[in-house]
Amino acid sequence: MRGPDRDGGPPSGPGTVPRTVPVERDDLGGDAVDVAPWLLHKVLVRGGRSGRIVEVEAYGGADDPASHAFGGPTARNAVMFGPAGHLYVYFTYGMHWCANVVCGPEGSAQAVLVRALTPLSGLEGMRTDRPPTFPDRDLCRGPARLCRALGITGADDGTDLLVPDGTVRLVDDGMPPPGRPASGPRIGISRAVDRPWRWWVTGDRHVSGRTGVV
DNA sequence: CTTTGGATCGTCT
DNA sequence: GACGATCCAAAGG
Repeated sequence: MRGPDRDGGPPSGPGTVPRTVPVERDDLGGDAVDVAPWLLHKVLVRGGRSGRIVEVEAYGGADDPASHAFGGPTARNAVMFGPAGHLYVYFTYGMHWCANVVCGPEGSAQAVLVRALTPLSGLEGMRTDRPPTFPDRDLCRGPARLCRALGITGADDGTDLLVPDGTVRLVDDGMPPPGRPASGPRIGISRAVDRPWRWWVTGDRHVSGRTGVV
């Protein structure tokens, strides 16, 4: 093989190795609306598969009617009420898994939904059980598709993303977030539709939904 | 490119 | 019993 397909590591090569910066838990201790755009260009890794985050949505706690945490703790959203840096995975529409990064002060139940990735490594694994004609561009385009591509399921709910040898990890390979990310209303919700809490990398083809709004 | 309708079941009321 | 933080295939421009 010729690509940088090493498990979890950043793209490697003589002279071009970006320094991998560990993500600190304090980096995720702020409110979801601040952490969400900061997460753009970070890397999500599971097993030998990884992708760069290019689209996110912020979800608040008790004060956000669109959040799963609205209305208080339940068995499903329990991880949201825990410490920042853990993965909140939920099942929806009877067939899809979606993944969030828990953030904010413990107990505030805030999270950032990861909506799209640029596939970086493990592309062959992501293509398993996909039609031969399935475009690579769509592998991680959408919150449920990226979970399917990385193999994230309810078994990963509660995973600490900041443990170096963890099953699912959040990595900073040195690429800073975009200075001027595009933003707009969150997708697929029916309440609090006016809050522009979705951010994405302007012009990136791996972003889901409409990208015309600013 | 866009629109439309069906799939499918855990979760909470 | 209703409703999803969605996706896919099919059909039309």
